[in-house]
Amino acid sequence: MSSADDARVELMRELKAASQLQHAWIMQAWQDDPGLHPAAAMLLSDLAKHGEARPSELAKRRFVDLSVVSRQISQLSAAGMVDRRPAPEDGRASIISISERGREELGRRRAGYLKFMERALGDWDDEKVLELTTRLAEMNADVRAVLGGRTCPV
Amino acid sequence: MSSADDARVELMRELKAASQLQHAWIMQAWQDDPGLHPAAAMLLSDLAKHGEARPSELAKRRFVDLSVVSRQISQLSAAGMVDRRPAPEDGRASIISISERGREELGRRRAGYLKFMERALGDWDDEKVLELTTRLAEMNADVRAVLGGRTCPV
DNA sequence: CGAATAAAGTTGTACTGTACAAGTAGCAGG
DNA sequence: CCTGCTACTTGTACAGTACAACTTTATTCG
Repeated sequence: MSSADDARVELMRELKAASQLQHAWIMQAWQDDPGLHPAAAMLLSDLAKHGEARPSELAKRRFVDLSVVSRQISQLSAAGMVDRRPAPEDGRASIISISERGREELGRRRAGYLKFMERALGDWDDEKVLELTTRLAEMNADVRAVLGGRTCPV
Repeated sequence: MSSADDARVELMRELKAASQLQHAWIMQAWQDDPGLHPAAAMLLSDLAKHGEARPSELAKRRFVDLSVVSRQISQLSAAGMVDRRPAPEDGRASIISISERGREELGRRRAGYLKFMERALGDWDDEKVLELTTRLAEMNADVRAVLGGRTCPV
């Protein structure tokens, strides 16, 4: 295995570690403030960023099954965080958008996240944060392209 | 919210997205080659990198409950991927180490990962990979420090 | 137009990964 | 030795996910 391969294996390890750490602190934060389930919050954040969308779009965007999104929307809708209106051109579909209350909740959550970030990455300058974010975004885009392009590679 | 805060929120989003994408492609890869469950593989990789350890150490390292590790070790042990030997100085504990077969399996998995990486990040030069990896590792270290330091922040 | 087919969502079921709680076995200090 | 502590195991619960069956609406084609 070449050293370039090693670097890629390390990348994978760090990614997985980041997932687990994120899970750990999200769960911790969630216990302090059990307002909204973490995965549903992700969906809400998605809606805030990209605007209204249909469930199937949301599922594709996140590479999860439609049924998952469907249930999360049900939760969010019951909590008043999103509005669903029937799609004007398609009676089967609905269009989901974040509600005012959803925005407030999201703001609260973000404040909590930022507080944690401040503690964890307090000594990172903005450039460093931006650099990591940019690289991650690039990686995610490339991974999405591969997953989306050929969903079932042989 | 300042733009610096925005950057940190984006970082969070990209991290979460990375987790989900990773989940998606790991599951895909796992279906192609259902040798070993993904989380157990992570543990195996940990053992390969850091050497033998006791279950409680493994749990602390990954910030998961001891019970989780205990079950994963059972799986791995049943599959012959790890060896457990009683801790010489403590009859309650055992010491877990990766077995030869575990190393082989890990090698196979890594090859699969690298194949995917090659497809997804084929045009990344080594420096770029290294940079992202380094930054991620730094972040993980900082997050670990906070999580480990005060497990239940008020 | 009407029947067949496809598509969008919903709901039922199963399984993984995780946490928490209760139990078991070995250790350590009095 | 008894009491309490520690390392682990096992039971249970729940989130998050996937897959499959079903319902309702669109679309296509004879």
